[in-house]
Amino acid sequence: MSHFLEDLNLTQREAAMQIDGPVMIIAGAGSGKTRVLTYRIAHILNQGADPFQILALTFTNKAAREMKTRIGLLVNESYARQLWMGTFHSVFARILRVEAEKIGYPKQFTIYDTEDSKSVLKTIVKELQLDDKIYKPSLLLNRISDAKNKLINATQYQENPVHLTEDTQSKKPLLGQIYALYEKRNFRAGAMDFDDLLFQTNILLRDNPKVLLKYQEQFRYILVDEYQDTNFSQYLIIKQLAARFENICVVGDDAQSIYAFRGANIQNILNFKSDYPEARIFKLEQNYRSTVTIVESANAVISQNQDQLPKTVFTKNGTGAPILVFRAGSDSEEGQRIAHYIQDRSKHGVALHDMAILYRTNAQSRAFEEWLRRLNIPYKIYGGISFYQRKEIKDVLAYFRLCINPHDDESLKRIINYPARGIGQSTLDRILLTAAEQDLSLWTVISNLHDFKTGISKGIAEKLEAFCIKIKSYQALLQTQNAFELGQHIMVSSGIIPELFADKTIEGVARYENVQELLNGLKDFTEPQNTSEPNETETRFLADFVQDITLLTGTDLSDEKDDGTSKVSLMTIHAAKGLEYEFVCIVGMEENLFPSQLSLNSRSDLEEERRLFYVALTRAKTQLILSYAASRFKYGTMHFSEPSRFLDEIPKSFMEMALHPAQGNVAGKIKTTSQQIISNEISTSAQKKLVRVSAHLKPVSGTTVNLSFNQQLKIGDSVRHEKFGIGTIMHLNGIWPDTKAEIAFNPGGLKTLLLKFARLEA
DNA sequence: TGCGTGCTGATCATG
DNA sequence: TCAGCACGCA
Repeated sequence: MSHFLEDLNLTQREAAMQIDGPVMIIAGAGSGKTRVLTYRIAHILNQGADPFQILALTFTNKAAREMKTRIGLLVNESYARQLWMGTFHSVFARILRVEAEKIGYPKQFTIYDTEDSKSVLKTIVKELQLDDKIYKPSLLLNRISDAKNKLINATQYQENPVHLTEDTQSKKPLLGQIYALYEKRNFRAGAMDFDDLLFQTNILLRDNPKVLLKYQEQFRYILVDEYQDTNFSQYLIIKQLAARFENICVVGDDAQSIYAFRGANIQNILNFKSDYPEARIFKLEQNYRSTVTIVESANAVISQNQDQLPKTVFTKNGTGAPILVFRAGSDSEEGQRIAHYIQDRSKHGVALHDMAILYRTNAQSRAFEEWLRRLNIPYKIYGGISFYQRKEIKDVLAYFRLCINPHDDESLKRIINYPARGIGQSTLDRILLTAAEQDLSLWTVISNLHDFKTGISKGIAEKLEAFCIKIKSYQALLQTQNAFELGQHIMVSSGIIPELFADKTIEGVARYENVQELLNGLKDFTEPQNTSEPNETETRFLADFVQDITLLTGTDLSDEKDDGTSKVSLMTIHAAKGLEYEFVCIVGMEENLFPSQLSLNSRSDLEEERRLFYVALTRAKTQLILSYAASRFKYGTMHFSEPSRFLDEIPKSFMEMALHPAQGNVAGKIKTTSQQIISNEISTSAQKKLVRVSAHLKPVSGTTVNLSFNQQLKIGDSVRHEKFGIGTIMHLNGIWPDTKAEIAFNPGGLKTLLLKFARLEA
């Protein structure tokens, strides 16, 4: 037995040692799942398996990296590096690169990200002259993605009348045709979207028995993490690959299934036993992470769900502190209170990196960012848009991509007139039209322009030719120059770097810096400083750099820039999956936000929200804060909200209502410029004070009884307006006589009125 | 052709 | 609120 297995408890050890035959591990939150997986892999290696015989699929790149590091510590690093470990998308992209030609794709196929995919759809909708208000690219993509994840291709989609009926009901009868065109265009462009990476892997394995056999033989041991989040397409890949040896180990927790919205099928985990009747099942139920308060609260919440595998998560840890519940009047006040609380905890010795703020939607981060910045508390936002999705980065990458795969229409469209070279929309439209008519890529059209009747003038034809020559000159260097040399050459000679350098606005400078950052990344890639593999002297080319860059996500690169200071983490709950913190603030605990309004229609959607809440709760080790706001800005207008139903699902004995903190020095933080403007961000309490103070200081001018009454108004007061009726004052901005009030009238909604003119009565 | 402006409609989570 | 867009002008 491998000596390190002694670190595990009995069930964990059994699960790690059972390396032959199908195994399912149901791992409750905080039960040491990653530990079992890493030890299991290390154990398999110790039993003499080669690392390349092990296929380990994780949900995120980060999880794969962490696991590799930990395995490296248990066995040895070079072994860990040779494992086939990564996300479904990255592992199968790697296999598809090798086998692409067997399914008719070029080896250097492009991976389209969501933005590219939507753009393809947009072009198709425009070509078909359909209304893009009805045929919205994002909806179309969702529908196509659903189909692909169920392995339904465009032909099958069109042949099944059920789809047509559904699409007709949603006023999109042509969806099938659009799907077919989308498939065709992507294929012609030598491009795969995210779902294709799985779909085409299925096709590859289905149609090429020899290839299937090769990988079945190679992957003697298969492990799948987060099995509850796999979709049908992923499920079938695994099933096929595992068919030879059936040494398959899946790990998951049905209670943490939070990706049904994008096709994850919880049935995969529920049906494992019928797929592999001789499967051994292990349940990890002891939670090592959290206090009794947290574990029991989470259990109470999840018990409200009907669909679940029976299990009892327990802990031997102490009771711990009660869950604190914060109520705030507004979203801004919520930010203020949480930020102050974090500041207070930090002063009492809790490290900032041990604290996290979790929210349902990315848009909620703003109030917290503002207040953390105001209190000089360092923070770090995870997720959001990835470095590689920034416009300026995508522009550069489009040049790279086009050189490597000239039929990549999306890249070509991006850069054909960037930097501006006088090739405008009407020219592009002519090219698009010709390409569609002849069923050719844009590149084929513009590089053989004289073969087509496009109606493009001679002058513009010359510009197009110059563009082609430029791209061809880059292509000629793909095999001779290394990634950094060629990348730099392209960035400079294409005119991108000069153009960005010339822009001295704040955003322009940031864009320039980002492109420089990309260049640094290229340099690191070309000359790896990692000396652990000294014999790796192969030249790294641009194609190697570009190939799977699309698969990196927001969190994957941002770690690099970390300066080492302790920071509070801000992220969505989805992004927090798999992480843990001492202190966790779950914010925005309101009806229609969490649970989301869109989840209220069906029980299964609501149950997914509840599982999401379960995930959020179980991130905390010692202390949980839950907060909600009575009102919140949404799309620029104020909305009132009720506390979330989930709050009621936690036993009262575990919760404590936090008192409103002393509000002493808030006013001191207000800017004292000569023209004192009260900004929106200042808490309502501070506003109340200031408005009252200013009302006393300023002499009443142009007095009527009505005006002086208006001067005395404060937030929360109820007033009557002769036209709008009765309303409540929500916000006051500016100093008399320029004070504006936002008043919520019922009915009538929110109005902003200048108080000196508004005829208000008590 | 390229830009500033004002309107509109949207957003739940992600590889 | 904010981004994406259709418009109108130089």
